[in-house]
Amino acid sequence: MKAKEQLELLVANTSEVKTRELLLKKLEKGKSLWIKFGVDPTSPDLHLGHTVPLAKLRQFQDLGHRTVLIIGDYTAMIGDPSGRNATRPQLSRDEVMKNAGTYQEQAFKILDRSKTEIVFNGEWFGKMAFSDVAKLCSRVSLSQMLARKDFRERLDHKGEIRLHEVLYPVMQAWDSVMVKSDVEIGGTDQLFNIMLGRDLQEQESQEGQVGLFLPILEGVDGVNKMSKSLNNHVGITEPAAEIFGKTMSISDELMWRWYAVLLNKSATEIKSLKGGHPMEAKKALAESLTDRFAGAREGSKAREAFEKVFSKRQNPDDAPTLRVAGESISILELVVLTKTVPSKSEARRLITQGGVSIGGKKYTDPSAKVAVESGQVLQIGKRTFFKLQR
RNA sequence: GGGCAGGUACCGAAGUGGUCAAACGGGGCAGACUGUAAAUCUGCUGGCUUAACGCCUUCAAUGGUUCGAAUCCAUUCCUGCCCA
Repeated sequence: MKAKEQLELLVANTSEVKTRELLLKKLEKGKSLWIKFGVDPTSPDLHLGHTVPLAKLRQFQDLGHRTVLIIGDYTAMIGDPSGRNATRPQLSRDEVMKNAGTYQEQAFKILDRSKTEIVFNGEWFGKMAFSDVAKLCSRVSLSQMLARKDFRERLDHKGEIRLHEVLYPVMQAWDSVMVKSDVEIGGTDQLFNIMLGRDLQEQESQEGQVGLFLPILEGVDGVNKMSKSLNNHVGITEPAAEIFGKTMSISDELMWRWYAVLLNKSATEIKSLKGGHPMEAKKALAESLTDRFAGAREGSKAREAFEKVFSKRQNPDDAPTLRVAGESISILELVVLTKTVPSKSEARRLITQGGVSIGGKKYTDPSAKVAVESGQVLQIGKRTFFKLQR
């Protein structure tokens, strides 16, 4: 494929490219490029947000380029301050290695294994002496560093910044020098880190890397960046019903955003979708995401199950069975038995507020005894069902 | 190193001797309305129990004063601001 055509494809749906001209120049050489992507093995499970840059990498791979996946085993022990308003916890080596393993496993759902090289940055950082570190640090000025928005905000809002956090961008930048990357991919919050990489590469008389920035995906709350710690994520290893259900619960506004960022829909495509019923559009989105991560055909199955329960208000087919010993039991005990609530008080609250029903009949007195019959369905809240069995 | 201001529940933030499991806001959960959307309205939001304004744990930590402490005292740890 011609360089120009490649460029158009690669630049599509990015937030920013620094710079297009440089990327074109590199593509025109006709060689396969090294695309760097840094991974922080801090949290073991990947979610939809992670898939955005990974999908872009895959696109590069499909065009014949190769990926260097840098597992930041060393940097993870520091914690990337990007986009954070508080200091991240530092991880132990064991946790990092374990996370790195699951990360790879999951990332290859998207990436082409044969075109991916994996490198740990401890390989070079582990060998650096303190004097090397000091020397490296001398190349970056503090004012440059503090000009970043996230640090600036933390300083202004009486947050603290610890010295090791300032080191993080420098390390990420040095990774670029070590792997001689042509392009680095990251979220828009990586602007500083990636551009610093280019600076350092040039100082080392390498050709600087292109920075390719992808939009940050908002989580199901529609406000914050998707992240596990905010509990607004959809994990790519979650069951089909979860992926589908969580997607259905997002706001319409966010749905269009997901269409653009996750499915790469163009503005015109989205515009035409907006002509239809939003719920149909949302089901289609949920279905394709479910297919993509839970496996083909899972989407339509999840859709059917969803429609059955929520549109037709019928009981789900696959509700887990709850075995109950004895003839009668109080509603409270029954709810506690399901282990879906953190405490008895919570269970009591749910019941009192009308969140619990058996066979469609609401029970609001926690101590009411019920005679359990096999086959009855216990519903807790909107989406938790159990099939009772004696 | 010196001065000052602080550390309260998931988060922000009141509370300065009893009526404090702790106002208020956000978040979360549940209900109504819906399209498991948004908006709106209502309720709940430490735990346990015979459910009772009963018991237990909680207001940075430890010890103390008191009939009684988130509130007073002492020591320790942590943070921010200013000065050096």
